[in-house]
Amino acid sequence: MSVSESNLPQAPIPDASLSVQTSPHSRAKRKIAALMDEIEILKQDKVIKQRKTTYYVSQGRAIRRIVALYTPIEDLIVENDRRCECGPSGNSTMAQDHLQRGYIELAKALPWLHDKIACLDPQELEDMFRKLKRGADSARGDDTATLKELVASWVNIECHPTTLIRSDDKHHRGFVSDACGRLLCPAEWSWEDPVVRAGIRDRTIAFIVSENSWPSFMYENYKADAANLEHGLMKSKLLIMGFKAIFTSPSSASEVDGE
DNA sequence: CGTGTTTTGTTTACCTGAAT
DNA sequence: ATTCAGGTAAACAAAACACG
Repeated sequence: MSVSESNLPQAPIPDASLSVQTSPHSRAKRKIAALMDEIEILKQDKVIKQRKTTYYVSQGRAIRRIVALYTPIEDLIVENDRRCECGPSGNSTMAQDHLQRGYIELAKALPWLHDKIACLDPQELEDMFRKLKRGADSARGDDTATLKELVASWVNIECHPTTLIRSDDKHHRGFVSDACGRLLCPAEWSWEDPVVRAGIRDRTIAFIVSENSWPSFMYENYKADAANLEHGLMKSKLLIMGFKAIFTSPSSASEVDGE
């Protein structure tokens, strides 16, 4: 740093005998003290700066968990504005109702947001949304990353697959794996049936897996009652473990036992 | 033997930066 | 846009320690 260089004794000193000698040790000590102070000041500046830029990011983290998994935040605001314009009598589609519920949750989660929208100018608002979104998406990324490892180990323990699932590699999962396939198989089909299994793996028209059916892993004991498809739904151990891993903590998931 | 205190270790949330 | 590796700090619990 410049401090150390400028304080170094220069070669052409007019009269060296006039300077009062201090011990190198005490000089070094003072220099260290000065540098320490400097570090403190720099640290404080940095913290303050970071807090400002980080505030919205950290506030945004919860959004994907408790408001909406994918919907852009702006869309929620826009829908709320639309409602205000049209009034409560204005009719709306199911999708719009869905957005509005999202907005209400968002307002609950971030109570300060409403005022901010009113008082910030468009430039600042855009900046705020960008940060909220960054926090929201990176939190989701963290969740999927931890779940990627955890789910693999859970399935290994729960289902004892013949070839264990690697926790660091998502290849060889899904329908190619027998254990995963059984869990992912739509509830109304039987994974035991070789025709079903082959049909799903080959993506035969009759066995296209879609979002219209619940996978087996969402049911209690991973088995659905064909006569009553709602029985035991959402009661599976894996599902609860996943929930706890995200909403309480990763390690709390191991305590799940018929909750 | 308690009983406070320090050290050490673990877990978790959060951030950064880079690759894809 | 998503995924990934890595790293930091806070919070907490457990272990080790000194001391009357």
